[in-house]
Amino acid sequence: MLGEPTRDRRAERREATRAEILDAAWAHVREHGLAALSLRDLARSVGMQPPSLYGYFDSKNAIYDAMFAQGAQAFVDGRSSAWPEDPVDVLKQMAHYFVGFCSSDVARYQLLFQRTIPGFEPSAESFAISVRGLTEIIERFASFGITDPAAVDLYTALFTGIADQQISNDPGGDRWIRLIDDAVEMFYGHITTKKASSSKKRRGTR
Amino acid sequence: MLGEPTRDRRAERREATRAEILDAAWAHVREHGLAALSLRDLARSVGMQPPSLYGYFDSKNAIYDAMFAQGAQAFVDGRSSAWPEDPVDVLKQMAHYFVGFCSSDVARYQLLFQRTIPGFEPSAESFAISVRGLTEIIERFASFGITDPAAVDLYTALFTGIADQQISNDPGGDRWIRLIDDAVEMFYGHITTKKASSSKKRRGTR
DNA sequence: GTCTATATTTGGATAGAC
DNA sequence: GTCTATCCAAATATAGAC
Repeated sequence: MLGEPTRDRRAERREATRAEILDAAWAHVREHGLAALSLRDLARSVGMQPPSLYGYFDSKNAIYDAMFAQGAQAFVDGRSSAWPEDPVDVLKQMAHYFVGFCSSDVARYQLLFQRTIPGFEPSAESFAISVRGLTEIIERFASFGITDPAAVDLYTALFTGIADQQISNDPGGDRWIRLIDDAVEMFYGHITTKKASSSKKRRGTR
Repeated sequence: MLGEPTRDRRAERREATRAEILDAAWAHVREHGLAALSLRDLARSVGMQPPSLYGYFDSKNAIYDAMFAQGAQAFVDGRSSAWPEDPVDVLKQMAHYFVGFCSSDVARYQLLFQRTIPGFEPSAESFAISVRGLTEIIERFASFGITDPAAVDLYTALFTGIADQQISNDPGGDRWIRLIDDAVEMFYGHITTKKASSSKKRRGTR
């Protein structure tokens, strides 16, 4: 008998080409905007004719979807697993990571967090990856006693806003990035004193 | 002599048709997304052939630009001129107006506050209208003694974020809208105590 | 697996008749 | 002022040869 080969060289090659196409796609959207991706330019930049791309992706939206999955995966992979002791420092670390991730790649931010491409929405598989990011935030909050969903919503809004303003009004700068630590202190001070005052109120009305 | 007519009926008619076209454009982008506007569909929806639109607008981007100006004007016009006495109430009123304005019309929000259409940016004239919105915020802040630019930046980030999250993750609902009052109190409490503590610190080191 | 050739659609924009 | 006719370019996608 011939025996099964231990590696599938053909599949490996195919995966490598897929990755190459996606890399070129990222470069293109970073330069020309997320919505400006075209299969022509993409094919040309990897030395193919447009129809050849269909050997690797079923459609243009399938490319967007693969990019979405890559972006979401990058977000999950880049997160630190070492957390400081002080909750405020944890929140600062999380916020810096999130804002840095968003503002360092605007096209990726638009693809992941905004719905700007008409007709595209991520597949269930790709979306599932991105959900992990949020559940991790919730778990981290719970780990130091913050279980109020409204607090998480306020936190995500605050740093989504900082990322958004940074991208929209000071791209490449740090006008909003340097507000992060202050914003975390504002947030943490608020939710802790609110919790304290509401429990005080509960005791008082008893 | 014949005498000059007091009204230019032709110009009025022309303005009316322009307005009609823009109304149809708004309806179209609200339904199909901002980026999905096409001159063909637009012309058809006002009972014209596509080339006829060029009698009213020089290009597709000129239509986007007129929409931008309308949106910015709507923002300025809709603002209250009656302000409460309590600064916190002022901030709440401003925040509710802003978030309501954004979340009530996603396409308009994208056009005004995000840069999502490749190749489009508002003309200087249109942009000037939108700048008034921000200068008004700054003036209002100054009117109750907040002159720190960082405070204004934090405020805009906070409520941009709330609007963004509301639009992205709970369209039509109020999951983030109902956090507005709490967010204002958090913000105001922070900037006032920070100011107090820093002046205390200044006195201490003297 | 990649190509050529092509279908099909759609888009923005112009020329010129009426 | 609106139309018909048309141009030109770009885009996604398919068929079939090699």
